[in-house]
Amino acid sequence: MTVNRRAPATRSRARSRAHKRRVTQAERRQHTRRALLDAALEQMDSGVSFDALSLRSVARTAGVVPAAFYRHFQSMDELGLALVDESFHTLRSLLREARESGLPPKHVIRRSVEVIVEQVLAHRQHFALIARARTDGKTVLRHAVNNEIRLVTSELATDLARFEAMREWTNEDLQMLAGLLVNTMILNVAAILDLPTNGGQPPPEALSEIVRVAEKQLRLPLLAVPNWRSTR
Amino acid sequence: MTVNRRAPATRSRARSRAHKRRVTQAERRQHTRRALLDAALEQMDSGVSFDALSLRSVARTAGVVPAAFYRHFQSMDELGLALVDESFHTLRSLLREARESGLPPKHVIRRSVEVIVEQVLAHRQHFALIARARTDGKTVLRHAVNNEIRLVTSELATDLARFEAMREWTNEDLQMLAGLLVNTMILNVAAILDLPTNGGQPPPEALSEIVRVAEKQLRLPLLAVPNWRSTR
DNA sequence: TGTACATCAGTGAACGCGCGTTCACTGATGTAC
DNA sequence: TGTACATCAGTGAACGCGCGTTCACTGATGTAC
Repeated sequence: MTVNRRAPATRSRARSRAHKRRVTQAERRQHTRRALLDAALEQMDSGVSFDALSLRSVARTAGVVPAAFYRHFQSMDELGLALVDESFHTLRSLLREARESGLPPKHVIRRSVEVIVEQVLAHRQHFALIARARTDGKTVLRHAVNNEIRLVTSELATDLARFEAMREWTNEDLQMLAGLLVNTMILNVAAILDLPTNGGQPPPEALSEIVRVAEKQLRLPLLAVPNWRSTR
Repeated sequence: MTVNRRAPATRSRARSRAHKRRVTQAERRQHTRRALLDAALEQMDSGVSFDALSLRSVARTAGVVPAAFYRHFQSMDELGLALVDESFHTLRSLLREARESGLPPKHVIRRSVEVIVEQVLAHRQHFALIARARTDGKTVLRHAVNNEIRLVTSELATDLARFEAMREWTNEDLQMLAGLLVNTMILNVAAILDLPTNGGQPPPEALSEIVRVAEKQLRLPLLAVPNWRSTR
């Protein structure tokens, strides 16, 4: 449970065995910081909203005394912003990867959904943070998350503009479609995260139903693209 | 600020003037209950998430001592559920009205969006509750809200089934489309509620931009309907 | 390599505060006669 | 209508609790010689 316990007995034993048991201050610092971030993610993943987290409970889960928290963050808000950064870093590398793989347009939806779901399951804590903080009470986090989502949406709009069928679309319409797609994915991801999780994984049949519906919800608006007259 | 203050001086003065200054217990009870519900709505409308509300602050805003809360609700959760009921009652009567007006299909989207936005502005507290509680921490409220949303979605699916172009659609596909439309509206409503509000009303140009985009986001998937091959 | 001092991550105790809940109470409304 | 008792919405004080924040501290790591 606790971290950084420096019980002399343990230390000297380890030292005599492994010959190098010295831990640099930077390592220890990094380790505790990580433990604090993970403690917050863990609690949010198990259903607590970010504003319901307390500094003390996070410190407790991280195995550290409350006062130690301040060596790493000025406040819970600061920790929250660090988590938002982390989470969107995960999301962005996912998107970059998907983009660079240069999918054949025909299967682009199915494959995208597959990749997203895979990543959501692998990093559910980060996605749960994004899904939760998007609408939660704390203004700071909410705005940070919504700004990031807006950026992601804009990037998707740029991608869409490259498709032949949307060459002539206005920027507003590209943003509109990108927004629709992003929103749809967000809510489906939220639905996945809301599934009961048996041993970390949601029941496969419920998951695949969401996936099937999500694919349709993305395909339907795209099917209308040839018929859309984009005007200002 | 305070409610139910029974300062003797005031009472006798009023009594001698108005001849009937007796208040029934039922009236007083109803009045306080309403004040508690309104206090919660007011705080949520000004950006506090439901789980961040405290029983004491709600009682305080209602002008009542904390212990009096228990004469009306067993817990904050119970109050929350009462609010969910109220809010969906508002939403349902809005939908019933929209349905009965029997809009010409051509303008159905524009008109629907108009009606919804109008209602959102008129009952922003109820919609803010729905938008917030949908993803907030407290499990009880979240599930209650999501169940109600699922019901509303199903009703919309039934409505869609009546359109000629969707006569042959599978139930899953009707639910899928209804879900897409409902989700889109929810997020656009949330965006409206997130606008800065100058004197209770959001800036009109920001509002009308959201409305314009929302209409397009609803029209686009519907445009694809004739091309959709609904199969199991 | 060894010593003496500096740095600094983490400790543990203390603080004042708002919280949810309880309790015996007060005094106006309700009711039976 | 008037009186005597019952009901009950709201009171105010008290409780124990977890919270965020502060502070002087400890002891391991870092560094200069």
